[in-house]
Amino acid sequence: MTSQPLPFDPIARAAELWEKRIGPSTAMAAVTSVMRVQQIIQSAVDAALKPHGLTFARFEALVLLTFSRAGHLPMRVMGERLQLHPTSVTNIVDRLEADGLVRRLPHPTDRRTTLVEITDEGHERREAATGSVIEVDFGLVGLTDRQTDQLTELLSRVRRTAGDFTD
Amino acid sequence: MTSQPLPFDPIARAAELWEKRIGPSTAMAAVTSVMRVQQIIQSAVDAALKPHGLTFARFEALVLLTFSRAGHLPMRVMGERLQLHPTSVTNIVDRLEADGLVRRLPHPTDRRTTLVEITDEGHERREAATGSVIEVDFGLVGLTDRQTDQLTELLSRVRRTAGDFTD
DNA sequence: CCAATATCAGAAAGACTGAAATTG
DNA sequence: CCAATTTCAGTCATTCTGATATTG
Repeated sequence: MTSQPLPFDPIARAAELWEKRIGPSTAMAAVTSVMRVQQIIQSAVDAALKPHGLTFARFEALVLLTFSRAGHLPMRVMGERLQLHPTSVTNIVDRLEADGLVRRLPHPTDRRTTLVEITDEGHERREAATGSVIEVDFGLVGLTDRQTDQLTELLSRVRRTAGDFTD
Repeated sequence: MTSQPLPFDPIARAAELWEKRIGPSTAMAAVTSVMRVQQIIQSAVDAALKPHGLTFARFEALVLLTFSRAGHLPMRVMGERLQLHPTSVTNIVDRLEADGLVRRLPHPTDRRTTLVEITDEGHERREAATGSVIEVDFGLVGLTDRQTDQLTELLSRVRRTAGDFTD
């Protein structure tokens, strides 16, 4: 990554040129901004999680399991909630299991499904990792709490319209 | 990707649980939302660009070259503007060049640097592809123009604070 | 016999590291 | 001699497709 700050906002400049040469730039500017902020967040969070041996995806999986009442969830449900491909779930659970942070359990009644349970070590790791990402504000800097909520609200409209949920 | 809509907003639910069990959920909810919307946009745009043989990254490179006054830019500058690793620039330009959409030119005075110029075919492809992404609103659905501008504005604060630019 | 669940093998695109070649 | 620019080789993590095994 080339990481010198530019003396101008590259997205604002691109939007001006887009407007002049192509057409309305509203959507283009927002989309480019989302892509860039995702990069910023991803690298900040990954850096914060690295000492804990976690990626964001694995951290999210641990958090999800922490939140489940019984402490375990079927793989399929994990994929549903985290919006992951079945093979990605397998991959993530493989790595977490190799690290001793989760374990696979047979489902008591449906033998097709595999339950994933967070271990004690998984709980400890999740808690320590949580502290680290909170410390860097999840990489989301420069916004007040109110602005952060506004951001979440706007993005939830997109997610709803895109069909993530009905509500 | 598991693509059945959930009967509830998974991020809102996770935020409630986070609030109860861990602490303030403001940043966490916004960050998760950004990550998810980035996925939505990426797959919508990639689908729109696929018939044109482009990925989002290659499309962005073509747009950048379209906007440059002289019609060409040094590789290094492309990486700077698109926030790409030098080797990624090489990779992207390789593929665009193999498709005949750009060509490499020697820099007239600094023989270390390579200029990348968009070809006529590159212009045509860029224009056709632009139509396709505009048609799907860049995957950014469910927002009014005003809300879209708000989104851009909020994200620009994050980008500025993270050091993308000074302005 | 069909649907659902999880896994596996392989391909693809991307990002990174480290090293090299060329030039300023 | 050092810095800047680009490329190359190799690796790695992720994601998808297609196929398979098992079970409901």
